[in-house]
Amino acid sequence: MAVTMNDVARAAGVSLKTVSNVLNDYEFIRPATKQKVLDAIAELGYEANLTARSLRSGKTRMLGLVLSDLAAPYYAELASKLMKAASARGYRVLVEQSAARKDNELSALKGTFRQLTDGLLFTPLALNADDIAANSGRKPVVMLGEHIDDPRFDLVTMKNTEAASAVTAHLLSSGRRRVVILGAAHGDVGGSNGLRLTGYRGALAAAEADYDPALVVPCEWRRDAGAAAVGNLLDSDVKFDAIFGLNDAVALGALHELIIRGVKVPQDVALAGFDDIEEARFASPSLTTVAPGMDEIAERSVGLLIDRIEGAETSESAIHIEAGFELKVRESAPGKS
Amino acid sequence: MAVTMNDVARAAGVSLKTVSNVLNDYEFIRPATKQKVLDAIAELGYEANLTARSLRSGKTRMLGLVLSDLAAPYYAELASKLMKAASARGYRVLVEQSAARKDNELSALKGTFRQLTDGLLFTPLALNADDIAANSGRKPVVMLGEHIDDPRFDLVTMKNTEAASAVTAHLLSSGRRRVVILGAAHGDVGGSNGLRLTGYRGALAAAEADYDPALVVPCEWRRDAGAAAVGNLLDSDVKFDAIFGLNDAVALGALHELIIRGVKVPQDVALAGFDDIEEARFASPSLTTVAPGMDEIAERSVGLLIDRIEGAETSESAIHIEAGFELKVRESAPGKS
DNA sequence: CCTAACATCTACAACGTTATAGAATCATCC
DNA sequence: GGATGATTCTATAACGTTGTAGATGTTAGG
Repeated sequence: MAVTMNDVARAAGVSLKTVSNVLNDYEFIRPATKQKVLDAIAELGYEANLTARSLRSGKTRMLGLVLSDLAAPYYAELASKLMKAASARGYRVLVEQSAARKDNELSALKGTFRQLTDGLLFTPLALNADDIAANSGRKPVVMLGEHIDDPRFDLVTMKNTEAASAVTAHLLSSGRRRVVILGAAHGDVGGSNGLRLTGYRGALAAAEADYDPALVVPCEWRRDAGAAAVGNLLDSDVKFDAIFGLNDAVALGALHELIIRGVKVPQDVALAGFDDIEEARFASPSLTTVAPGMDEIAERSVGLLIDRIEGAETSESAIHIEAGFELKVRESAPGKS
Repeated sequence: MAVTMNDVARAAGVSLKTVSNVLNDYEFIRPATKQKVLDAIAELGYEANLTARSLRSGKTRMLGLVLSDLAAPYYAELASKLMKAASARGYRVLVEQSAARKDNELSALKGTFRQLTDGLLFTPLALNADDIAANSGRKPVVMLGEHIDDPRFDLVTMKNTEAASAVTAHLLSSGRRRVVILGAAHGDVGGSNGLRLTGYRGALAAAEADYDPALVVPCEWRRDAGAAAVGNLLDSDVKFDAIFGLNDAVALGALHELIIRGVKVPQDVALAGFDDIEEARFASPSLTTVAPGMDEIAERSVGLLIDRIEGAETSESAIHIEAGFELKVRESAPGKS
């Protein structure tokens, strides 16, 4: 049905392998021969069969992207950028949603999903480092985000602690003293929540403000969870004059609940988020947050993974990349006026 | 390296083809034989090589999804649901971003992307019906969204005209008379903008309100474009007391600009959107909008496409499915009080 | 001119699966 | 008990590409 290499070879009067050689830029081909083949390809409208190529070569030129939920704004924006970065290097991205469930993450790591891809961009939420080490096979895996910080794995992340510290310091600098941190639990150590909590505590200490565990409010990183958590907080007798949401979704959920309850932002409570999703810029009031250098993260994680796949990156030990960040001061938590 | 069918066959003491038959649920296999094979598979940890299977069978069990930008909230939510629906039927989804560019849409339609997928869920923005008909090949394509409404293609969409009419009627019913429609151009006919414009005009007529072309404001369906368009409108001498954004992003961009300019929503200007993305529920004020039955769209488009792929749907003529909708009345345009 | 070295091309096998066609086994019927 | 047909299994080819190894042509050096 479709035109194959064989058809091209016949049309060009050369062998099958010569066509293959032309397509793979083999060095020793006479210009005249090459032209004959290219002409035949153009004339017949030949396109290489990627499946056959994959079977023979063992490469799919696809990257796997495992994340919890593509509908979460941060992941949607990240996925879009990753796809563009991959596309620029001749790769596609196949996305798998894990719903942050251990079984799904495990099957993405070792199941048939793996076959379809040459390497993985992995955002583990349920698996721990040992699980991953035991199940990640021989193809390269680059960790994305911050939940796993282990010397065994390549990792592309951002300066979580420093950024969280900067946000907290910003809130404190405007005179706030009781800053709720929304989305972490007291005692968190690893993962982005732990790192960000550390940054928060560091900034408190630097400003000689007390750390009050009652202000550490755990919740899932979603709008609805943020709203519910703030609702509970308002119903309690905990006093606070600022909220630091550990991502923008949680902060925007909090914002919604504050406004519904008649709490003025930023007058009564200042609010900051984390991620700088586009929505943050258009919220009312617009959301003070941290831009995590998503372009850099996308660019470098794809670059590192492809280098590993193609053997360009031969460093034996894992590579850890930390993208820069930028504090975006907006209406929800302005600087001191 | 990896375990192959041959290894399984040897271990089970049967032929290669018998293993294949077991895996493909071939009817005539003795239970004892089947068990031997299954045992061998379990023991060796065999997993079928999907690439080889694809090459031989010509099926990839992947659906292609072509949309302009995965970072757009509506598409992100839709993609997430489509992936879940496909997964439930044993398919994966491979996403391609077109940036609404003709060349990208064309290459998604006829290029190598097509090889990797058994069928396409296609949201054409730049191509017209004839382009698509001429380039869509033999594998099934289901149109998604509303930009192409042509009897040649399968289509899953929603009741654009009726929904737009309902939104407009709702705005009018609260006493508004000068309703800006944001995101369509005067004279649009086809596509979702044209259909929604028709609904808008129908509702105006039903309420005996005048149609004023000055209130038809074209803009791209993005937050920033919506904000800019409303900014221009406020700077002009056009008077209005309501805005109907043709999608939520545009409406939320408009909302941001209105608030910045000190225009009270809904007191001065009522505002409604279209799509009911999650962000709409958490905006301040929360956004009145139309929920397009996204679950139904996802479910039915994937269902239809897979039925076409597997030959279950043999209808010669194209199938058009219209999902229902629901008006979500929220703070930005409450009912009459 | 012969030979070595290099450039250019080709035949054939291989990747791991499914499809085809037919062989072997078993039950059923008269 | 032999024929018939149904069931169960297998050998072999095929999908379209790349890898291996070697064949053929061409140039340069002596």
